[in-house]
Amino acid sequence: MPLSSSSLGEGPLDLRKGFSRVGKDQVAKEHPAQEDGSSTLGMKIQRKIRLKDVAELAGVAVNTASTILNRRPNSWASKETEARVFKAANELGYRPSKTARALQSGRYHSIGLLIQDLTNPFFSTLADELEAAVEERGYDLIVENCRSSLVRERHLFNDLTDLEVDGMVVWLSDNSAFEDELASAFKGPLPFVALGCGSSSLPIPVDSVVSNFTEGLQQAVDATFDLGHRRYAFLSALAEGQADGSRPDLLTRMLAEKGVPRSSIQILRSSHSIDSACETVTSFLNSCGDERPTALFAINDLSAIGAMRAAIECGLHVPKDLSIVGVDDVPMASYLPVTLSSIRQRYRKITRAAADLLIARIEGTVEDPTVPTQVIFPTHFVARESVGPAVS
Amino acid sequence: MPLSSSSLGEGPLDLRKGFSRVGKDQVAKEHPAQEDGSSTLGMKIQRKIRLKDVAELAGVAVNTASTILNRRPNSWASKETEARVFKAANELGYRPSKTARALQSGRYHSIGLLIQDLTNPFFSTLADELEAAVEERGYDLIVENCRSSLVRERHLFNDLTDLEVDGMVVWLSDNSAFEDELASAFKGPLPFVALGCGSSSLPIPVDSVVSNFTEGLQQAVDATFDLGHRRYAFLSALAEGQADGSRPDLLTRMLAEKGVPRSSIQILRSSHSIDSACETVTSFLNSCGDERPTALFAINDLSAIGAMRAAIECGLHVPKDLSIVGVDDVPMASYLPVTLSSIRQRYRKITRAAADLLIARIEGTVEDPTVPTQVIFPTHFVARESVGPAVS
DNA sequence: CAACAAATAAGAAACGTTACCTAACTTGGT
DNA sequence: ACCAAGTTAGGTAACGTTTCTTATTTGTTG
Repeated sequence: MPLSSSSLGEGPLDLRKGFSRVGKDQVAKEHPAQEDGSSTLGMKIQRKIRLKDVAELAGVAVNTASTILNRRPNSWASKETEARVFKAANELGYRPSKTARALQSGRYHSIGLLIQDLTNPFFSTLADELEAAVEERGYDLIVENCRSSLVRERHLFNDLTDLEVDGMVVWLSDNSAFEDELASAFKGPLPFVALGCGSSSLPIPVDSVVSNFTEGLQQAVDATFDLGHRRYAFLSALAEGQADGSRPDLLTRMLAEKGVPRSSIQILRSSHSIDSACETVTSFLNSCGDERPTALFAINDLSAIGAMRAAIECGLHVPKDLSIVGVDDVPMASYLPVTLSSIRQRYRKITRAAADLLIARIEGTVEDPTVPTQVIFPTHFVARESVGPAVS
Repeated sequence: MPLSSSSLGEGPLDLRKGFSRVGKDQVAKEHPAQEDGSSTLGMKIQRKIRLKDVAELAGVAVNTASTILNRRPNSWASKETEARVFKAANELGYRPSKTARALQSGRYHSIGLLIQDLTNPFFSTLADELEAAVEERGYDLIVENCRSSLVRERHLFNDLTDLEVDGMVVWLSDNSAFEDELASAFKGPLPFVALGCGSSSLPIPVDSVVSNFTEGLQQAVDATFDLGHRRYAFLSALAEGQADGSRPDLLTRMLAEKGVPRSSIQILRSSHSIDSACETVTSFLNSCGDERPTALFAINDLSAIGAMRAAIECGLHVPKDLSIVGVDDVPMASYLPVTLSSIRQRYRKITRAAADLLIARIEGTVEDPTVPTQVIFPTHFVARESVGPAVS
C-alpha cells in the first residue's frame, strides 16, 4: 500500500505523470526527446524519463544528478548545478524507478504484513493502522493475505524472503506450529516482528509485540461471574493451539478459582470466520438442553458476532438468555445493534510498537541485535450490551 | 499481497529460504560458495543466490540457466542440461529476484487496487476477492489504501505510474471529480479499470465495471412503500456527487413516481464511516420531532450500521420505529443482531470481470484497444430484519 | 609562485535478470 | 566428404539506478 514517498525531497516536482513502457519497439536509442510521438492508435506513448535524460538536459553526469536529487549528505554540488538539475527534473516530470533503485541499493522502502484474513475487521484495522505507522517513517506497507488458508500461510511465511521488503510484521495463526521457522527466521537477514498471539507461548527468541490477555480475560471472568454466570461456553479455534488470546485452559483455570467446575465449561471449536462460528454455536445450542451455558466467550469479535446471531436464531435473547464476550474490540463492536462486550487489544499501540521495533532493526539502530525485544501490552474488558445478569 | 508465483514452473524446488543482503561488506566477489560463514554475532549470513551461481554449479552459462528455468518456448535445451540446471537450482535454493526481473522485462506480475478505506468491510472484501481473482491468473495484488483521505486519493491516483504494477483497478470516491484524469489516464500506457461507482456517471471512455443500482434501489423502494412507508431519509455522502449507488435524486425520482413528495424526503450527509453516520443520524433524529421518517436508506452498509446504532441510542426500535436499508450487502450484514436489509452488489462477479478486463488489456488480447469496455452488473434488494412495516 | 586542500564533477562498475545475436556442435542427404 | 539444416549453448548488451573511485577546477597559503 505504498504512498509513493518520493525521495526527491521538497522539490515541488509537479505531480504530472511520467509514463513508462515504450513497447517492444523502441525508436531512437539515444534521443529521449522525440517529444511524445503518437502511436498508430492515437494513444500517446511516451518513453520513461530516466535519470540520464534529466542529466543530459541539465548538462551534468547521471551520478551528479542522482546525488543532487537524492540530497546525499557528503557530495556538495554547487547551488547553481543543483538548481539546473531540479529544473530539468521538474520539466521532464522525472520519477525515479523504484525497481532500479531497489536492485542497486538492496533497500525496498517497504514492509510486509502477514495476516490470516483481510476480511476480518481485526486484521483490516491492524493493516490500516500499521500502514499509517510505517508510512510516517517512510515505508510502504505490503499486505500478505493468507485468506484463512493454513497452507497459504505456511507457504507465505516460508517464502518471506521472496517478498523483497526490508522487514516483515507477521501474525501467525499458531506460533507453536512455526516455532522452528520463527526462531531460524529471526537469525536470518530479514528483520521481522512477530505479532499478537500467545501471552505465554513465546519463549522463542524473536522480536515480538503481544497482548497479554490474562488481565482482560480475568476482568471478563470477574464481571460475568459477579453477574451470576455459572455455566460457560468457550468458542475456540478449530485446532488446538491456534491463535487464541483467551485459551481454553486459561479460562478454565480462572473459573476453577471461582469454584466453577470444568464440567460447567463447554469448549466449542470453529474456524475464525463469522459463518463457521454461527454454525457451530447454532448446532451446539440446539443440542444442549437444560444445561445451556449462560455466558459465551468467543475467540474473537467476528466469532462473537456469529455466535450472537446463532443465539438469536435459536430464539434466545442476548444478553438475557446468553451473554457474549468477544476478543479484539474491533471498531464495529460498539456500533452493533446489540453492542458487543469485548476484550480490547490496543491496535494503535501494537502497530506503533511493531513499526518502531522493526524499523530499528532495519536501520540498525538497535543496541544488541542478538537479543530479541518483547513488548507486551495489557488488555482490558469492555462491558457492553451483550453481557448482562445471568437468568439461569 | 503477492503469493509468490514462482516462475520456476513445476520444478519442486524445496521451499527453503534463499536469504538476501550481505551487508555492506561483501567478501569474495566471485566465490558465492563460502558455505554460509557465521558472522561475529552468530547470525548466519548467506549471500543471495544468483542465477549466476546456479549456472556455475550446473556448468552452463547464465542465459542458458535463465532460459531453462523460465521454460521459454523456443530455446531447446537438452534434457540433460535441463536436469542439471534444475538440480543446481534446487540445491542452492535459488529464488529469482523479482526486482531484477522487473527492471529488465518491464513486467511486474502485479496489479494495484486503489480503494478508499481498507477498514470498510466492503473494500476489504473487494480486495480479498480481487486478490483471489488476479492470483488465479498469475498476478499479485498491491492494495493502495487512501484511508478515507481525499488528498491521498488524488495523490495516489495521480501517481499511479509510480506504482510499478502492470495495471490498476481503481475505485474512485467520485468519478466526476476525476473525469479528466480518468480519461487521460486511460489513454496512458498503464492499463486500468474503473470500478463501481455511478450507474450513469460514466460517459467517460474508460474500461469499467459498475453495478447498476437502479434495479436494487427500485426494489427497495417498492418493498418499503408496500410496507407503508411514506416518510424517508437518505443518508448520503458528505460531498455532492461522491460515490453513492443510490443517489439522492434517483431515490427522489422513484419515490415521486409513487406520490411521495420531495418534502417527505430528508437528505442527510455524512462521511462513509460508521461513526460519522451514527453521529449525523443521532443529531438528526433528536431534532426532527413528529415528522420523523419511518425508513432510512444509507449510502452503504457501514453507514447503515451506524444509523441503526443511532436509532437504538435514540430509543427507537429497528425496524418497528425505523426501517433501515444499506448498500453493498457486506458479508456481515446477514449476521448482525438485527440483520441488515441491503442492496446487494455482486462482489465476486465484479472482481472477476475487472480482473478479466484488466488482464486482457495487459496481455494485449483485446480486439480493439481504443474502445473501452463497460461491464454492468445488476443489483438487487435483499430484505432482512432491519426492514418492517411502517408504524406511523 | 609553487603547492596543497578543498570543492566540484565525471567515469565506471556494480545490482540480478532477460533479450538478441552469434558460434559451435550434430545430423543426414547428396 | 561436404554443406544445409537443425540443435544446443555462450557472449554481450541492455534495464535505471547508486556507489566507489578518479579527475578536474578553484581558492588559500607559505
